Amino acid sequence: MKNKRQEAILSIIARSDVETQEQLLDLLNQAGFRATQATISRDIRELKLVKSMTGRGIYRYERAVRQEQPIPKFNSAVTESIVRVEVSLNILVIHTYSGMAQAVAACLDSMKLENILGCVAGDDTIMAVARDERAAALLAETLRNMIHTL
Amino acid sequence: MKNKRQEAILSIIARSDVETQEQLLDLLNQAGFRATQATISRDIRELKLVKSMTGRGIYRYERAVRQEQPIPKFNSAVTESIVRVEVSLNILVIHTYSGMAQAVAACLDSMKLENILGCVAGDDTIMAVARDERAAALLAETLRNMIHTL
DNA sequence: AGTTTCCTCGTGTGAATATTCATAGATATT
DNA sequence: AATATCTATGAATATTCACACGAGGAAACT
Repeated sequence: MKNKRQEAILSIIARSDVETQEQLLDLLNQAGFRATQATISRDIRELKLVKSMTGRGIYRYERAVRQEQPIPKFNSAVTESIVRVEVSLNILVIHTYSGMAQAVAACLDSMKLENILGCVAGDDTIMAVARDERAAALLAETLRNMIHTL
Repeated sequence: MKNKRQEAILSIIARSDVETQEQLLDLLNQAGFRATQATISRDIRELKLVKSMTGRGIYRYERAVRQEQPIPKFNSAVTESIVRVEVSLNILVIHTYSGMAQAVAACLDSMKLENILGCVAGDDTIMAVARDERAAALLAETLRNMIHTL
């Protein structure tokens, strides 16, 4: 059901101005779909819809204009030394094999990533400060993917 | 209004079994209070009420019996080296006597505290990243208590 | 081997609840 | 008084919690 429903949502918001999830829910019902607000909240996130202004103070759900972030490419010395990556707010905590933290941090520094303000390293732990929470989450995910592909 | 309302809530849950916030809302209305679910959700947090089981799978709001969190126990080597603990958002900054930071940090690491993502240490300062602000505040308080009791 | 039974997971979901977002009304502060 | 903060709040939305259901195994049995 989920796929059909999400297609229906895309179709609906393409046709009409939807101001609230409640309203979207009504329209879905008319189209024969049964769901709750919680469910379409999740649909909206998965579809990456955004609620934006139109004209005079009126909201409306739309497809996000998706612009890909340029993905930083890491050399293997970095990724092979990383054990685990965690995030809290805008801080990345990167665990490395013992003794590698300094090297990895130096490498990260040298890449001059736009969204990393700086980092400090101990023996097996690096703390990196990202520009904001979004950047932190994004970088963490990228790093984790690098690890998984080893 | 807020105080009266919260008193009313305490009174109501003392008298009757309240299973949901919706139900509490009804009872408040009958008592002449006007509010929404969002508001009593906040009231409940402020009053530190908890939703607990009674008998057969039935929920009920009650005043929390304040039981201390299982406090991680630190060995004295840690606590005796700590001078001061400060928090900013999810970051703990722990000041130690000169030269002790590495040792204390190592010790903290070894405890594998669930809510500490990791930490790095210089000579007399440790920066530890907590999972979130709540965890940071809680740990800071715990550490401070340890210091005070020296 | 083929099947059956029993797990264990993952996924999707609604109900309940918490949180975000925007404002209105107090309360300083200049 | 005008302006800047707080505080409390409702509407909208997101998240938590509990559960149902189906897809893979793995073990037990035939």
